[in-house]
Amino acid sequence: MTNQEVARLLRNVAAAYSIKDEKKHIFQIIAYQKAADAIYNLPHELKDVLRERTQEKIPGVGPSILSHLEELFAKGRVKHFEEIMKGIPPSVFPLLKVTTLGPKKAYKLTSHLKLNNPDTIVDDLIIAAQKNKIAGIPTFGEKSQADILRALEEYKLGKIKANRMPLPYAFELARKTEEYLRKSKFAEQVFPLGSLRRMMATVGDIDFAVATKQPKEIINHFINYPGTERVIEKGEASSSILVSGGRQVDLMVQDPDSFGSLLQHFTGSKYHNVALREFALKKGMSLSEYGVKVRIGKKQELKKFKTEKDFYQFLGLDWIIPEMRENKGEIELAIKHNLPKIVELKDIRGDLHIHSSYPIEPSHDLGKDTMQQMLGKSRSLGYDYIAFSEHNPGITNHSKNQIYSILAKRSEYIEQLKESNKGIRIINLLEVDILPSGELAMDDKSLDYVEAAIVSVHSVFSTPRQKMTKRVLRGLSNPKAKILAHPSGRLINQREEYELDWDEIFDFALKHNKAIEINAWPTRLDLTDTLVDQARKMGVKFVIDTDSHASYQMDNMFYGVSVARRGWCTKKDILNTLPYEQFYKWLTG
DNA sequence: GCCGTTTTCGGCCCGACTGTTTTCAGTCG
Repeated sequence: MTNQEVARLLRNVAAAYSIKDEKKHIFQIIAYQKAADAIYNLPHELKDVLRERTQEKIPGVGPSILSHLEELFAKGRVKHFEEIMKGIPPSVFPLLKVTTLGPKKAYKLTSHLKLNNPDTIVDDLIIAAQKNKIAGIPTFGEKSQADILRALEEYKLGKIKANRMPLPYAFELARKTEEYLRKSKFAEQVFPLGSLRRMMATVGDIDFAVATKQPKEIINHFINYPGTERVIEKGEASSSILVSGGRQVDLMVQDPDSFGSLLQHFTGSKYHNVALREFALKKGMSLSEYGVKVRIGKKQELKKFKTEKDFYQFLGLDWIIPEMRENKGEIELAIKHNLPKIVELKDIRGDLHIHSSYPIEPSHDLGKDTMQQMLGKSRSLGYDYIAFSEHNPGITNHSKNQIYSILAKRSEYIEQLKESNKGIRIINLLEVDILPSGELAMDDKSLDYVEAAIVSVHSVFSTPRQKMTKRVLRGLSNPKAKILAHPSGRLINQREEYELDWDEIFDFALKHNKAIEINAWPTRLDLTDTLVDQARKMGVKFVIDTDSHASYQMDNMFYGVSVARRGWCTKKDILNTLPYEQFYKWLTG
């Protein structure tokens, strides 16, 4: 069972509790939901954590739930869960994934209509709605019947929250919406918030906050956004629309005097906010998007904040960068004024993973721009150094001597470039395939023509974990191999990551002074933030690269840095923040 | 059911929006 499946099961238990008696079980419900969240976000497979009996406990999972989980993995079922779920049609649970349906509505629908088959429930319910059978159920009416029907149809079309888009795409969508919102003369400030501001690798909804004295005007302007497919909600303080492509955009508006509180609230994350509110509560304060309620004598007074910094400071905390707001210890550090200084885009001094159009006759795709064009771009970015790292020449269509000759010519060409471009240091790298055997696609003589190698997996992805780990480590063990590129192999929404024993990979990297790449390609963004965090804690070093195949793509560095920031990296964790001499010493050492 | 910078007992985040049951339940972020 995967972590996601376990989390789903725990959420179902919580749903069953709330169907049976929400008031009576309210705290169990919260506990099960918290445990589900914790397991969903766990960096390791729960199965492994339980087996290895690591003493590191999972926050939110106490002795009771832990024993249930052990029973789950030992026997495949949990007696206690079965008892809680007894009497609830199994068809309730698939419905929980449909928006606007929660446990109560799902239960009312399935039990009134006597629809018990979990495999067909969505279609069964669509038919029931079409036959006008939902409107007659107590607490449901014509409007809710129509809403449920649409929600079910959208669910079938795959317009579910789980479908998140890669961060750079979300940025583009947000940019358009932001431009539109700024057109209103009543918008004093416009900010994209939520997971976008926290720079998560994938984004679901796009969130916006607007500071205004005229909330009604702004909300009316918002729902008239040209891309609007449907208005989901429209109130006095907030509104949501569905834009073309099935993306949801949420808006919250507020008076400029309280805008700092709204920024904080709407940036999240939910876990950060909940933890922050629990902390404030202990100090007798209550937090919301309007400000901080403080008890003065018998009266409650609302303190307002124009900026986020003021808000955090009032609570006694340092301002926390959005990327860290996930309740992973940042609140405690902010209280102690001990937050780390996180790496920034301006700290980056070079890009090492660049595919030019040099005719290397590669195993995979060639870049579109010449080395000269790429150099021009890196100059405009203010870099001190860049490395060219095209894919190795194809090994099926070239003899060894042909490969030597191609690499020799390329090396000569790069040497000439070095001579004529004194302002920026150029490094001769190569991206070399790690073959299924673990051997590198280039032999040692080929590697003599480059200063170091980036190694990566580009084929046979579905390999068992132990075998894949061995393969990668063998490739990485070549003395010339210094960087493991896009280490998980995932392509967001296209291809799952392959399986690796990360502890072993990180151990090896640490011992042998290899760097793990954080790849800034929009659909890669891997190593992922949680693994970055894990590796960083062990002392592993990273490089952040764009993997550019055209010069404009070198701007993607921003997204790679955001992954490092979410993994709490400081400058010293990222090797390409080093000055050239130090960096080169590591690379060739 | 979980947890501890008041606590191993007694608490547990806060508010918006919608439809329907004209005062609230359900869902969402």
